[in-house]
Amino acid sequence: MGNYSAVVLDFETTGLSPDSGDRVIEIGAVLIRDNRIEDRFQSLMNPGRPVSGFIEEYTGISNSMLATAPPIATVMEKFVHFMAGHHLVAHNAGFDRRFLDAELQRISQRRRQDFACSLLVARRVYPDAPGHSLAALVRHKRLPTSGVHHRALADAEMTAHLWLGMIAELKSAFHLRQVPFALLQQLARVPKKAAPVFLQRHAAAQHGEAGTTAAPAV
DNA sequence: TGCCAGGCCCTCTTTAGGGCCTT
Repeated sequence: MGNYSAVVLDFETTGLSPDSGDRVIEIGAVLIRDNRIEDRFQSLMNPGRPVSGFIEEYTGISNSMLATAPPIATVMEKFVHFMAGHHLVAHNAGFDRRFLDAELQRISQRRRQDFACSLLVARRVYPDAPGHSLAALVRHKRLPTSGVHHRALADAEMTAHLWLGMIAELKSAFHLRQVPFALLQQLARVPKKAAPVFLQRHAAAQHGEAGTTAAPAV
């Protein structure tokens, strides 16, 4: 990766939509820098009301566990400091971004960092994977895993390994010296079919083979 | 009462529909 740090995060929630009143019940996050995990953040959060049986089953997080968890606001205040100054990454980032922004708004805070989506990048880096869910990619690429799924920190760690793996893959396949965060953000927005040409052009520019020796404007 | 997410991506597409992905 380039000379940047990123916080890879994952929320467990009461449902799919903060606009429908859903709240977060667990956050897991890892700070990655220089191709390794440097720090971790994890906490359950009490949403103030019972979660459904489906969520208890899906996450393994029970209402009794949440009853003794700290309030959401208390945890989010701490997470604001953890994520400060770092790019943000999540798998299907639109989901986590909506919940993060909704919870930050409740404590009168605002997100200032860019978000990047490992799902959108994976669809372009691994177009032939049998699926692009986090679990499918972990299996397909044999990424490090504790075997735990649908818990925030475990999912954040697997997403971090996926992210670092994709950076390594791009470096290797396109002989890139650096894979800046902005390049991955751009890649996620490029039409999927155009991704190979986009990456080849970027690699050529980075090697000064495109009539310029300047670094690509990413 | 009944509603009940949002966005990407493909295709039997663009005056649309449905699968995938997140909980």
